[in-house]
Amino acid sequence: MARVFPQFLDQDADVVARSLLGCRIVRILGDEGTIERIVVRIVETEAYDQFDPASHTFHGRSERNRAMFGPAGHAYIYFTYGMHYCLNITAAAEGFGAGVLIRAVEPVEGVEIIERRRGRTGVDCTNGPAKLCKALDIDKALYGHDLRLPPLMLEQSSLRPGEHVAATARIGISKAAELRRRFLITDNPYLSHGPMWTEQCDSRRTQQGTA
DNA sequence: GACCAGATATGCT
DNA sequence: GCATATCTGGTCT
Repeated sequence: MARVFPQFLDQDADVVARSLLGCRIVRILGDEGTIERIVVRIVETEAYDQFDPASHTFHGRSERNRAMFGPAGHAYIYFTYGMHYCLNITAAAEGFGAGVLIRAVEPVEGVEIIERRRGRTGVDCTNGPAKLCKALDIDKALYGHDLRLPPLMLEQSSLRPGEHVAATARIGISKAAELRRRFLITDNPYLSHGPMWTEQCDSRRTQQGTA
């Protein structure tokens, strides 16, 4: 399994968002006595950049979003709604504010740790951006973290045979939601709104002639 | 499926 | 000072 290096990420955010599907996130928890390892696979992403009204970088650099203007392949973590953290992976050359929101992941290793952390079982553990942060113990402490290094690493991996990628409108935002910058592995049970929602969303857009 | 509360950092006026 | 937010979980229908 190969690491993801910055040059892989140092592209248009849409390209990166698509490329990240199927890649793995490795999270190391605990101290030397009790090391716990969680591995998940990315199944849903959304692209944002500073030309995008929905992006945190649209209004320029600030203390909150400085990581997004840094080099590619780092963690941009933000706190929202007073209680949730969400994880983005910075995706462009230094100085350009762009990133990819990780919306949903599929557990690969350490499922029991994830279920313990979430207090529930099944797809509900990681099928949302704040859910997966809670499952992987991701918070402000990892803000700006280089994803080539422990305790949070990104590893390149490809799609499985028979898997397909789709682009749909984005979710949960009030501006520029119509842009098809949400990328997902179709029919994956861990998608944040499930296959039915995606189908409905797609057919609605096709009817509008915006596909 | 629809609706709503939750609790706070951030940015705009 | 105030509105908003890349959301979730619980309740009600």
